[in-house]
Amino acid sequence: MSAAGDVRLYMALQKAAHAFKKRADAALLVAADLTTAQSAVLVAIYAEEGATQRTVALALGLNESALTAMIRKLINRELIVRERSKADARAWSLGLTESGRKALAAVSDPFSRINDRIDKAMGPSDVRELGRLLSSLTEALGEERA
Amino acid sequence: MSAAGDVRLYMALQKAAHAFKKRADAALLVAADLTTAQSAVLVAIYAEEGATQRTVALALGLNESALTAMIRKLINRELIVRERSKADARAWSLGLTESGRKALAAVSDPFSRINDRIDKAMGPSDVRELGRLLSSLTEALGEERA
DNA sequence: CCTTTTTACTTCACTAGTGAAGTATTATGG
DNA sequence: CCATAATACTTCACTAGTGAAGTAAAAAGG
Repeated sequence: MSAAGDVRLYMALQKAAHAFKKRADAALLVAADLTTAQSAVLVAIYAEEGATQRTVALALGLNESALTAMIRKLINRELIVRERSKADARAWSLGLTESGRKALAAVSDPFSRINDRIDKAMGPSDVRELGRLLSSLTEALGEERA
Repeated sequence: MSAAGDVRLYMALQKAAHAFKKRADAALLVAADLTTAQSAVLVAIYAEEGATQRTVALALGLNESALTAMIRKLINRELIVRERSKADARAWSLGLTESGRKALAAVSDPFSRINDRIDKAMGPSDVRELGRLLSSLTEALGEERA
């Protein structure tokens, strides 16, 4: 019967992630007409010169088939462009359009609002600590099977 | 351009949650032929005498339409049963079947294995601290709009 | 009592992810 | 060189969530 106990950290993590996503999605829809998932892709492309679908997938911890669909939507909405990589004819080289850059800029504001709320509720040192522990958890989960 | 900065805590949280889910889903599929989402519902029903779809949705932070689909699948797999609540003819009273109890029992083991791995990588005090901070974050996100 | 409102659940169209299997293209080792 | 393996992406069927709109039962207030 210890299932409930063994599952506690997992549940706490999923519930927090889900709650944050729900709130952020609602705020982003209003502020930038984007979902959080779409924003994450834009951020990743912005952050990496010469991003490909593979590198974005790696950065976000997704598999490549998730990117295929996501990238198609973002191209249809004219937020990004892609062209065949000059170095590798299998890969796509991704970039933001002007609209993409604008949309990305509009993401900042709603997120700072949510972050402010969290800072106020938890205190900034706990927030930093949480960030640190989450990275360390991701790292612990990411390595190869024991 | 501060989008990347404002989004960091959010990204760290989503990435950790996603990585944990991916690992746990793979382990549970082998050990119990369940997904983590299905296990979560079983745990919630196990934990609450007289659970209804509404109370399970609340416990997991989901909305009720998510439960409708989930519950249907679990009934089809004969892991749970439901009957109209005696107190309220709109509500369903949920319970585990014998198979459901067995499946739930099989969930414990793969989760402890993952938890051990995390304990080893992060240290148990950091794990406890992480649990505490996640609950506090969920609470911060849960209240009504500022 | 009998409207009106709230509640518990359902359905629908949608977003976003998974893993497996397939297609090109590139890299590698005789 | 050239067969073989690895890589970058795509497609497919699937799980799991959302919010809006609907139904039926329960609660609340004249």
